[in-house]
Amino acid sequence: MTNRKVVSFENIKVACKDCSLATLCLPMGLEPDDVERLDGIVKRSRPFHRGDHVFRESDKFHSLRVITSGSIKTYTPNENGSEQVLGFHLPGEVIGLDAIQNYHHTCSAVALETTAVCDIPFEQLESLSSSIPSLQHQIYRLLSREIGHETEMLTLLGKKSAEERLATFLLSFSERFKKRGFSATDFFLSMSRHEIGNYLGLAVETVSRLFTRFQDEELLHVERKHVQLLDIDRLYEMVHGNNSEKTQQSRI
Amino acid sequence: MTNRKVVSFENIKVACKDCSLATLCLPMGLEPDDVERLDGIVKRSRPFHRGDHVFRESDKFHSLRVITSGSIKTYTPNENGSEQVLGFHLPGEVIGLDAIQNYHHTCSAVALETTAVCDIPFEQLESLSSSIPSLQHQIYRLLSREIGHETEMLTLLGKKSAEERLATFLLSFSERFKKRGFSATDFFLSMSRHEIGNYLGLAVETVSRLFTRFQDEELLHVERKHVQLLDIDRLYEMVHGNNSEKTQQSRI
DNA sequence: CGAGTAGTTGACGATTGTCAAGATGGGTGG
DNA sequence: CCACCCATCTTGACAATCGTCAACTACTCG
Repeated sequence: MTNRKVVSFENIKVACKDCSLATLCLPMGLEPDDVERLDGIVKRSRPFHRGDHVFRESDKFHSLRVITSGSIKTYTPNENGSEQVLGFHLPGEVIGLDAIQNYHHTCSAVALETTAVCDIPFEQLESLSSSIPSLQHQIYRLLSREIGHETEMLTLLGKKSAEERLATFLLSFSERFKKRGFSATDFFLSMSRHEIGNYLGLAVETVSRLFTRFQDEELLHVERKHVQLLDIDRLYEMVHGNNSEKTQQSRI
Repeated sequence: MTNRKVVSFENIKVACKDCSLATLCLPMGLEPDDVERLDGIVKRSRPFHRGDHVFRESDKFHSLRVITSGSIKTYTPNENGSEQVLGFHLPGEVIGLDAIQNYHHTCSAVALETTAVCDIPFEQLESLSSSIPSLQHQIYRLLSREIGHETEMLTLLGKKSAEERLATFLLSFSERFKKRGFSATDFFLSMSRHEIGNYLGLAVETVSRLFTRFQDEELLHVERKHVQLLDIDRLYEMVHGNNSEKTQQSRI
């Protein structure tokens, strides 16, 4: 049922400075001793293959997971048996934060390709953070950052045009790849068109058509999952409405 | 520029058990002594009138705010000068959580009616939580809950039908009012149709038409801001697709 | 009481979803 | 190793929901 061997980020170990754990353990005055204590509770788990679940909705929660290579999709099963994609996560990103609330996962996480994660048992992290104020501070920030992400998504889905959504999506990946030391203009998307559409609130066909149109307009070159951005500036204008009043939004 | 005297929740002091501070200070094994220490840092600020800002985007962050009466809208100014409404907040809810990340507010908060809030200076809260593990735990949970809220909103905006969105919106308020000891079926919405539309990603006219249609279908009675839900069950079915396959969502 | 804002309603159009058919490619089994 | 098969993707035609524009009504507030 799970097909392995689909790779693209496999074997790429995140540089610590790019790992979101960096903001959680290294900088901001965490003493080397404390870093070591943190390292002490982190467990590296076996790699997941494409289609493997890292956790499922309503699983009991015990650990935060940090992606170290590969990519993960989080989603919630809908009433209708369908699903809502919540996010695509790259190396250095932490998943499972929503489960702290009552120790049950509220979404499922599945590997989009061969993926490695680190486990951080939350209870241990919690008690460790009690004795390391700077660690506590970093956890607060990490959670707050995730909340800030909500803002972006609401704005994305509130702003209507399909074109803007896909452009935003592509630029988001461009930026995130860049931050991780990969090319900002040449990358593989590990998720399907279906998943992109679901995430962006669009039909598959719309996503497909947009890719085609973007290519016709020489904004990018696309061949299945392989995307090459040819004109990031224009994509950026598309999103930030530089081009006159094209992006009107109901003002109040 | 600010018009005062629009009331509906004015002078309603939240019962502590309904205040979201409850999960932050009282239960889950927080000692009475510790509660007192927490109370010691909380400040009750002057009431805000309709249109007053509690904070603005890019303001320096110092305190979390807990609404004790009234209601607040959070929003981000868009590039275009327009805005994206992020949420409507009722007594007991905490705002400002997104600002922890880098001590700057990423959204603005404005009072929709006469509103009172408590200030919780975050640095003091943080150091207090270092010495009170159960307080630290509650803060983690509070932040996690907010992240969980993201899930709901993504699902709401991902599910396309305007009707479903408004129904979800109404049920959300129904539930939240109920939790606070008010009627679940008879309440005042303190925000404008514009703001509802912006929040739900719909045009004002669509919101207006839906209210009219819902009334025609005897789902509710509405007169401007005053809403009476007449058939919560049917609204619920509308949202949770009980009625056959009407609510299809792209499955993957 | 008057003016301006908020809300409602109607007509129309466009973006985007739906349905359907065809193309492409990867994985599996013979 | 090749070929078939199935899932994914693409493309087209059409329909419909929802946004836009516009006019009118009704509050609210000064």
